[in-house]
Amino acid sequence: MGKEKLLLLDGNSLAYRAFFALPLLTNDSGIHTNAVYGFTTMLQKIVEEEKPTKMLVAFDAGKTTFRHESFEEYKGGRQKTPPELSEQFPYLRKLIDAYQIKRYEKELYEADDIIGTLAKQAEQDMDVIIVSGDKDLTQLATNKTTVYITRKGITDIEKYTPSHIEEKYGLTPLQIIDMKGLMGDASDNIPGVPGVGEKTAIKLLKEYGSVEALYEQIEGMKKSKMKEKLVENEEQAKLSKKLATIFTEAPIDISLEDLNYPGPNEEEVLNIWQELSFKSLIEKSEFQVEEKETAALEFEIVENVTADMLQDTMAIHVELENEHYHTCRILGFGFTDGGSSFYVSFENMHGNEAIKTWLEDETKKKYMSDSKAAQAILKRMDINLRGVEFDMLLASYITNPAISGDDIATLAKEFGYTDVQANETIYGKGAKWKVPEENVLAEHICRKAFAIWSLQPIVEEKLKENEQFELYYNLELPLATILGAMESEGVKVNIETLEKMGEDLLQKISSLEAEIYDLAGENFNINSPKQLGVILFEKLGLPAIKKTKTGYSTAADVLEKLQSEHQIVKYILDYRQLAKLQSTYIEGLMKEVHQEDSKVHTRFQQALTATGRLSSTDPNLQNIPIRLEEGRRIRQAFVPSQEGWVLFAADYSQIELRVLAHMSNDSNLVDAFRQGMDIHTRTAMDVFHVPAEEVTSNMRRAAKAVNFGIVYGISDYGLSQNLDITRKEASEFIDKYLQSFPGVKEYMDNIVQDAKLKGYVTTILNRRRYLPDITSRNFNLRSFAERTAMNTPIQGSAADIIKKAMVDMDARLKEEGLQSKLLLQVHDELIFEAPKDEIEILERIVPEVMEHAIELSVPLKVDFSYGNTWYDAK
DNA sequence: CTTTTCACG
DNA sequence: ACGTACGTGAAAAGG
Repeated sequence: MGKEKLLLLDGNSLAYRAFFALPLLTNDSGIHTNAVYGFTTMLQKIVEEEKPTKMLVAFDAGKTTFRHESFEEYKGGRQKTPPELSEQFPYLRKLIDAYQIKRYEKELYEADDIIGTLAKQAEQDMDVIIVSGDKDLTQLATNKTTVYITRKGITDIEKYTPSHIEEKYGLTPLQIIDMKGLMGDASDNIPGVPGVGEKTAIKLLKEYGSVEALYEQIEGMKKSKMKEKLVENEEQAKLSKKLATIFTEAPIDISLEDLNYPGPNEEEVLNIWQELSFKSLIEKSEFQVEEKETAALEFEIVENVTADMLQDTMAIHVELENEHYHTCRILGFGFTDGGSSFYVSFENMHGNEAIKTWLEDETKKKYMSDSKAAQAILKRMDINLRGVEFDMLLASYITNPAISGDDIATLAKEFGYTDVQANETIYGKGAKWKVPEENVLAEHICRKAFAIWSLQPIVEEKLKENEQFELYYNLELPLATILGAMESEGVKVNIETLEKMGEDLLQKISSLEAEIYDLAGENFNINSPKQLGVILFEKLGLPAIKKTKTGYSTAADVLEKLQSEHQIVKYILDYRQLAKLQSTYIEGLMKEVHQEDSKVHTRFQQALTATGRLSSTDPNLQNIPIRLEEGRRIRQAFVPSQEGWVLFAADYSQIELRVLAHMSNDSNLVDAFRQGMDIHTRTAMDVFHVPAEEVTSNMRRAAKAVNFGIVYGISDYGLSQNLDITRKEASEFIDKYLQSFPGVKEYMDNIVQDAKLKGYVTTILNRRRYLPDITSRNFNLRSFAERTAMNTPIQGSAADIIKKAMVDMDARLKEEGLQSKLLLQVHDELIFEAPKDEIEILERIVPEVMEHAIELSVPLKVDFSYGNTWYDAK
């Protein structure tokens, strides 16, 4: 047998050390991970360097130990373990188990005593290494036992051998105990002798050898303050020494043979790392996942699907080439009913009437994930998908909007299901992406369908438990169908209009460019903040107001303040504005227009935002310019798809403040909306204490900014930046606002309290957002979470309302038998296209439906208009 | 691939 | 004292 080596780790001490040494990290479900992360990096390093054959992690068992019998106050006055750390211990234990390292704790004994006892037992036969963050353990150092103490960080280690201790303190390891006895230890509440610190203790021990020897000879010590103290505290010194002594004969029921270390179960360790989002560790490590031991899945590759194979309820997955489902190819289909599973290639599915009939049959229930994508791509094959009964993407998003990614493997893992592989594993990524051979592809797709089938009851149960099933089933699921139809319908774009604007813009841009180069005295890339910074702040010597991580800030708010300093600034601001229009809205938009129908088909992300809003991509049609006239003209390029039709736009007025009025029940705010007042003017009246007719435009502007601030989770700094006033002034505005609207203040205080208690906030329809940072001791993280707690219920409830309005509106259009179509949603507005003869009826029903989507304690108000282009619908 | 800037609600 | 307004997506630069 080769040479044995035993590694003993002080679990509690190392976890504490890591926790305080590293910034608070969290994984995506909000669990703090820094202590586990630090422990892991330290463990990886030590195991690699020392290659131990036996290992053990010792933990403290409970609050009381045998030391409390002789000294009740032992470890008294300690701060209780922060919850951010407590929650990590279960994961730490799981991780240690995955490493296949023994862990041990024993009632009444501390980790130190377990380690001491085992070290003494082992050191006759083998080398022993002890790892801790606590210097007390250095008393265990011998010729065979080395004590590793972490310093700074967690992976940086100081090795205490007897000779190192001699060098450092001039003491033997056992004298460390005497030193502790004399000087005490604040962290363990060991008193020691008052007035004796490390220096004095060492000096005394060099002279006398030990606490006992010192007191035997104390008569002979010459008279001094020190001697008095020592005499006075003899009992305490001896007790302190006793407390500091690690007990090496603890009655432990674990033997050295039990400690053999076989090496980690790499797959389990990787799983835990995955769960905790230790991405860097996963990438760096050479751990291998064992050959997949996932339950075998039986599946068939079917060429001719017949009606009898298609059951009343099935999980089905449509595998796509990429996320651009309006343009990409289908790679194949997977079907399962939990019993048998089969794959059909795109070629074999295309033109199969049995499948088409089944997909279009409302009574055949489909369990899917991202059914909207399937709906859109099937629509291209002239198949109208109906009967989607379960959508895993939406369901998991509703349980927790922080769940990121749409890969079924990622979603499934959130619910503990791992029998499905990540797309990256099957296809590779980036340039190496490729479709595998059919057998592999077929299994992958069938596994996805099977995962959906298996998880459907679990995820629905979770939704019911959270009282979110309604929200999911009656709002998000029907909305997916509506959004899919909107996307497939698309919005017509007049390319010539865009081209013409582009030509004009290019001319203006190049003349601005020339002016700028002339004033700068050289050519440079105006689009590069780095180069621009050099020109403005070094060459031209303008004052640098704000800095970014990497250099000078050249953001618009900075440049605006510099306008009077140099005429180049105005040109740069104009250049920026036009360059943005040209690159993003002219060129960017033209790239997205489909040749076949001259339309853009955005994709609405329905399972992405933290608040419940939608987002829009490829192209983003939720940020088309409107605030400035030059940009607003881009909207002239968006037109109805048919001759004799118009674009009809309807938007909620002040929906977020109305939601706030409803949720806070502030009587002043509620009254203002019930009386139909201009809310910013009303706010100005209250904040500035003036009657309506004396509210100036500046007062109204300030009040409007305060209202925005309230919605965002106000801070004096944020408001001061927005209004360009001092923090003090901003703070005064806020105080006055909160005095005028005390119900709002109470609501804001309560929502933060509630979030701290529950760990999440909710919206009117019970949408949830978890806020793990709300209890952080990091000011920034906590403040951010507090503002989020204030903002999310407001923004999210507004999202609930307009989503409900979309569902209702869709039903109403069908009911009325109208041709008008919903095309877009832009957070608080809906855009339709309509034949002219339906305008009159839309003017009646759109506001009616939107205003009554959800009844609040204040009225909802909707404004609308229409025109021949989006620009004219104002 | 991250950073900065800027478009929207 | 700390250093921020809330929620998004796209383009361009520059590693």
